[in-house]
Amino acid sequence: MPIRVFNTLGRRYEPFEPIQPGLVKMYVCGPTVQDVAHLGHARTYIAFDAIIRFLEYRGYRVFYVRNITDVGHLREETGEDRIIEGAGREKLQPMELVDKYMFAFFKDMEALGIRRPNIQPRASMHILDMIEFIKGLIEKGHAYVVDGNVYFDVSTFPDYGKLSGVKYEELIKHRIEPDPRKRNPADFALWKKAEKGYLLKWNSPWGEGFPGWHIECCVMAIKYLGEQIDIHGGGQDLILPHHENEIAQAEAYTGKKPFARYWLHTGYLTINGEKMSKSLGNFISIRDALKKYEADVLRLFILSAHYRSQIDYNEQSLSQAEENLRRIRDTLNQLYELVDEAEERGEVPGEIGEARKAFIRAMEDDFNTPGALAEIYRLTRSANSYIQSSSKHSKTALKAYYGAILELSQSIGLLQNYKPAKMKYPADAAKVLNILLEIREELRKRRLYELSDSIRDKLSEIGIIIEDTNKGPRVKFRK
RNA sequence: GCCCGGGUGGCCGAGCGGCUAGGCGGCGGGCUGCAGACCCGCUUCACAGGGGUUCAAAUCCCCUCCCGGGCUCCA
Repeated sequence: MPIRVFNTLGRRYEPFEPIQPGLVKMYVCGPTVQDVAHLGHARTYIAFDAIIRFLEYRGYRVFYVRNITDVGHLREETGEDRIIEGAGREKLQPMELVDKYMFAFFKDMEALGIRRPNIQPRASMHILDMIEFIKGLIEKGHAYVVDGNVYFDVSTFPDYGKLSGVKYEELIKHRIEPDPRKRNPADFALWKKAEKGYLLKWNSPWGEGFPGWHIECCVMAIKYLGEQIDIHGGGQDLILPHHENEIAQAEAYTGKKPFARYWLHTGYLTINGEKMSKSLGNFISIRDALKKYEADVLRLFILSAHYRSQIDYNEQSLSQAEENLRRIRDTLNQLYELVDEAEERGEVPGEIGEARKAFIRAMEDDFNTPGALAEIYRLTRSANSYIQSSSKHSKTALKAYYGAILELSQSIGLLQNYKPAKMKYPADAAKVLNILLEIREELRKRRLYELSDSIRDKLSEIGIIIEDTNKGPRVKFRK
């Protein structure tokens, strides 16, 4: 079965066929490193991480580029560069600020277990490429120079609006008074003139200035991936104008359509039903979220909804993810423990193959992670059932369950660092614990439950959970 | 105003013409001295409302209501 994806360009499902068989060229818009990364970034990058990992699991080689925006991204209300704004706020040089938050971003991505892109190009290191690109657009008649500024002439690109579905007549209506030097209100800046004393500026054929935000992704994508790429992704909020403008620039420049075959966009993340924003005071950074929930919990929460739908970050949903993760891990731990005492027999339960197939089918259908997770839960229940039903387990079956649950989880980036839970105390402590457990069993036989329960409670306080089963006590370790 | 998405059982969340999604929570049962874990069953065949198409609609069409988002700040 081929993979099918929902392409924002055309708003329909399409079979996924990369330009070069077996190789996926993928670009995802990275952050503007003006401040710490937030849960919205986590949502988008985790969703794409799962997509990339699954593509790799299916045998594709994925060449992945995600940029760092460190120049040119203006805030429309004030017209101020976001980096300069942040630098002012923190009393740093602009490039000091960029360093600080770029490395913080890398750290957050690593903490979330997100695969590193093959290249993470910075906009400020590609100014010359952008200047060349803009020169090309002017030569081809798609851009014009006014007073040290260069604008893209939207009227020369009839496809403008094809991604967002916004009609041309709508685009030229305006809430904010357009720059009167533009020929058309929908025209956007490729290069902007810098005022005196402005720190982030470069020399160009049009005078000192800096690039517009939209040109960077386009230039860097083409530089590292080629004139036509397979997947271009980002948050839904980037569809207009950012991605619309990228298409216009790239296709006008190269003359090749489409710039990207598949445009994938992630849905928003809200906090307790509200949009996350600084002004609402409900802004949650990745690092703060990680203090409360481990990376796998956040990932499981995010993958519990489809990447295109909106998800809400709230306590209930997160504790649900915690509970589900706990259950998967407990099952894996138990499977692992039982292998030693199991018999050398050869049968693999049929459900395992079925679940794997269903998992892959779900993921192949526009990366339906909730459907895929349902198969992991199914396997978990089936494994527990097997553990419970049979007194003599087969090594092959236990290993097959263990391997399949881990394999499928890891194919979407879950449980990357999973290790069977072990006691974190020295070997002697294990012996002491066993003596304690023997005594407790003796107490239970003599019906001295008050004492035996007290042992259980106290062990529980230090992270050693005793569960009495018909096969004797079972020990679990918690952090 | 215009343009995109949505509204599914107590909650989260798939499905998008016929075939049990799944999970959380709750209840009952099994196992248990108890607790927990786990398994089984139940949680009235739930699909915003109203029309229509169809042998058949949560799924397609029309209208209405409600929610989220975008319309040059945003992942």
